[in-house]
Amino acid sequence: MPPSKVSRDISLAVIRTACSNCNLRELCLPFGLSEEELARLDELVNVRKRIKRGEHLYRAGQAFESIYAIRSGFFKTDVLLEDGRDQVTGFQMAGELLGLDGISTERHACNAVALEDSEVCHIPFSRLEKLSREIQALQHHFHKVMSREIVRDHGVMMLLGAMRAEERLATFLLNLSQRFTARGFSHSEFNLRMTREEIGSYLGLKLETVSRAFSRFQEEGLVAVQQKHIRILDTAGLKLLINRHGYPGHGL
Amino acid sequence: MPPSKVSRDISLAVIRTACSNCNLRELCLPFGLSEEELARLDELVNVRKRIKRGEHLYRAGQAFESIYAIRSGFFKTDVLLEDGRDQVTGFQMAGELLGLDGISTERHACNAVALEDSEVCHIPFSRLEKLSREIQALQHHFHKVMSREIVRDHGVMMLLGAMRAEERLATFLLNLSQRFTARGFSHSEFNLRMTREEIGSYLGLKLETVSRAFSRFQEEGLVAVQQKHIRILDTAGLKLLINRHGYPGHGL
DNA sequence: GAAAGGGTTTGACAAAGATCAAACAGGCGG
DNA sequence: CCGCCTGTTTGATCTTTGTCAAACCCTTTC
Repeated sequence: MPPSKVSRDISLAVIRTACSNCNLRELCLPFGLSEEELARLDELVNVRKRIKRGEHLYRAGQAFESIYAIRSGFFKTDVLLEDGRDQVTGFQMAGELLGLDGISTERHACNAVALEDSEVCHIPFSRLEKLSREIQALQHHFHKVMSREIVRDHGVMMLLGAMRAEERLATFLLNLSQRFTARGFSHSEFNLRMTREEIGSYLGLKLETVSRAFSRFQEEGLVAVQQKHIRILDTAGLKLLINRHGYPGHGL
Repeated sequence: MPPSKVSRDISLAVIRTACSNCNLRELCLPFGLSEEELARLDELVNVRKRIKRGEHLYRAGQAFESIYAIRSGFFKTDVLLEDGRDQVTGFQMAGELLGLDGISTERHACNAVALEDSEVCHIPFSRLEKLSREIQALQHHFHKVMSREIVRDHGVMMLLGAMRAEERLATFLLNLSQRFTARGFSHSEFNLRMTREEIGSYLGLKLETVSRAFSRFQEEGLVAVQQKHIRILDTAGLKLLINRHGYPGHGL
């Protein structure tokens, strides 16, 4: 794989990094490692790359060699059907891993696109496997991360298979809010990095439906929406909205 | 955790097993291991359990200790919302692993229910981690299995988020057919182990919609349906059906 | 072998969301 | 500062799927 091929997608501003100094280490792979173990992980995760907004970190079909930890920025992953339909499978933010889908076939199974200028740490997978044979805590944490992704996916299935439009959007907003909180940002106020269409794709809805749901939330005083800027006014109200449509007798 | 608690869900007919003699070893965890490595896996996977139709292998919330390899039979996994709605997240058959969702929080995140009398092999997870620190091939294969689950989940998201009812059902039938084939069964003729309602839950549809889609397929000569017995008459036709609803200009 | 019960099919109607269309807002480059 | 482009909002209408209801079928049980 010639590096020239890669450079079309990735701007090669390569920077030395160290997990041991990273303020995301409690969210990311280093979680739970000792000083000494961290130092060994540092040896492996030593390349950082900048990805500009709109650029691909990887594309479906490309050979898989590394996973990526998001150092800063925001990504989406999506899968494509032959006829052009696509489905956003997730939005990823700082501290989260990208590329786990590629392990299975040694080829990436989805596209990863930066939704804002971002930085990722490059983690060569075979070296990670080697190190995680040597460091139990790393091995276990990595397994947990993969498992968490499976659990998250099941949550999305629930969302897509059993919820109506407004419930899906409420779930989405609460999830974003919770993840921003975990990163030390406001839980009630943030900027969406994605378009209505991308939200719609993720939630299995058309952009018009997403827009209308936002308007309804605004009318009902649940959130204040100004384009991409979101202020959550009534977290409890949003939560309530989600559990209203179950079996007869369970509310509404 | 008292064993008496467990025995309510699981019939305890415990049998000695050996991966080395298992005819599923090319599908299951042992894939790619040497004779000597297989022998070491045998030491770990030595308990087999029978689960009767309708019984739970595990329930959401239970402490996670083991993953399970299906030796024979058929399972579904599902997740529940507080208000009673549920979503079937998958159907699993011989050679597939159950319980990966539990690694993340040390508690099972879904329910696993046998849809026919089944047998599973019990794989204590901490021992599997230990062994996979020692056997590279086992480690790598296990990572591939987890990754495959993530890729599969993304496929389900595509199905739920971007396909219409008949496309979902066609995708489902083709997937079953392909998995039966991989196990040496007929690709064109099989019995469904699940009800229309369970199919519907998995596909994000109501049972009536599933039933109508089956009827339509039958009218069009794509499949012959007799209750749970399915004969696929036109695989190509089913595949065609799936890619007809993309961007304008792509078919119909 | 009749009755009961779960699961399935089919029909008529209702509702959620999609589609089509138009207008609008905000940001950017000239 | 204007005009363009992209993304968003809103309205009117149509389609797909859900809901409710009845009949049916198959299996199990007494």
